[in-house]
Amino acid sequence: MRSAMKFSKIPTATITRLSIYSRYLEAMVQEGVKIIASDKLAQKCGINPAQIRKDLAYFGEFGIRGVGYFVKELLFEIKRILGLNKIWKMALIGIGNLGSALSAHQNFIRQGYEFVAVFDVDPAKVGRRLPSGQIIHHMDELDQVVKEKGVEIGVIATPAAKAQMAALRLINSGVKAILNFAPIQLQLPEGTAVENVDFTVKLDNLAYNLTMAEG
Amino acid sequence: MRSAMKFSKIPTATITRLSIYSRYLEAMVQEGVKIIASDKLAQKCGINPAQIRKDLAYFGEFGIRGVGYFVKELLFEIKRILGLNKIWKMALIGIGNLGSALSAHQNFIRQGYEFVAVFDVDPAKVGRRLPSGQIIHHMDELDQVVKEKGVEIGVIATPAAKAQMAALRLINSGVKAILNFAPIQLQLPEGTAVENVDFTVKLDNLAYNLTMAEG
DNA sequence: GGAAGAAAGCGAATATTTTCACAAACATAC
DNA sequence: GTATGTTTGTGAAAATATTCGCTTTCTTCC
Repeated sequence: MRSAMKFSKIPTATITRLSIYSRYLEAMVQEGVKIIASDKLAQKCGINPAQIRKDLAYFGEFGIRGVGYFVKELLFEIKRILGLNKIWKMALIGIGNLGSALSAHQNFIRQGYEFVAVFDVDPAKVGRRLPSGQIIHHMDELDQVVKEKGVEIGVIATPAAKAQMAALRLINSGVKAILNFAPIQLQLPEGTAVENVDFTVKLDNLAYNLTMAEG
Repeated sequence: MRSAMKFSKIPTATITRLSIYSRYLEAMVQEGVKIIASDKLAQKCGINPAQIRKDLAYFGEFGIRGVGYFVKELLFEIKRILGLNKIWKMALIGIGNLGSALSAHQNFIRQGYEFVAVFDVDPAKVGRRLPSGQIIHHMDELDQVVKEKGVEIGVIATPAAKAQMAALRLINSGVKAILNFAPIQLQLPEGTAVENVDFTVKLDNLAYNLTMAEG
């Protein structure tokens, strides 16, 4: 939610939607669909068609009037916009239940993301190998490994109490972007991009909706 | 994001923030803090103080002018608003890496949520017990178990291709709220509350930010 | 090649959300 | 009990985001 971009007047929501569009376009490429209209894509995504056109308009003109969008071409452009024409190198901090699951997640690499290093502080874990083959490093090696391997994104899957510290260490090692699974609002310097994945908050939203629905 | 409430003019963002406030108030109760002002809480949460007061104003007056808010009292009220004065019963669908991690997650119960049943379709998994002690049911038993145990929230941790079907089955069994971890936009009838936990989308946001920051 | 139909692009209108700024209310000190 | 200092609650303003409706551009069919 909170990034420190200077000149972008582009809503975060737009970027989020571009990501969703790309997901469906990817599926369409698989299915051999050549051309898609904003109306159709909108229906798939559960979004207003004008919204899609407006989102794309921030970045250029990618469609043909009277026709629609070439699926492959649009996908390519969106991926270029999002910066997905490369593999992003990630470090994973915290090898508990969630961290292990993330490290085993097959979709990352297909999506353009890769864990190049994993860390924990538990002596029982450090030095062991994950099923994926990764060696678990101690946090003390963070700075060195981050620099060696060129980590660009830090993924925090530690307990809440350790998350802030882990984030700061990542930042100090030069990492500029953090995906935070810990249920805490990280306090980080300007210029750092942070995204929170917070399912307890989502559950609370559901609880609220259910409670309201009943009265 | 998409729920089907009729009369609520209350922003989803407000509910999300209430959830975040409650988290910090909880911590303050632990620390023995008695009173908190919107300014202080705002700082903790990285939010504008007026925002906090406005969020609360949707539901009533909980503070004392010139003083602030009684931490315990405010926490109680927020929990009441969110519907967290009970334990919500959840079913988990899909016992892969992520599903296993979720089933083992200790914070749920502390937060007021509990898995009362878990499901998969893999014959190698059905009938076995999770480390938590839960027996893995086959999806064919979903309807029966959901009704027996009074499941209120369905948590979907299946592959994307199975998610829509799983969601529909949950709905047909009477479940009104779904927490969806699959990277897909579920198409569900009005009156169903859906929240998506979608970290690939979050990663794409980070990738975009990093890409922009460089030029 | 002209007419009809379709769908993108885009400025304007609407709706929503956030922030501001200040009056009202309470506590404390003298 | 009055003055002073706080901090809430809130209407109004500002900022953002979404949707509409129309114009433009392209395709296809006669």
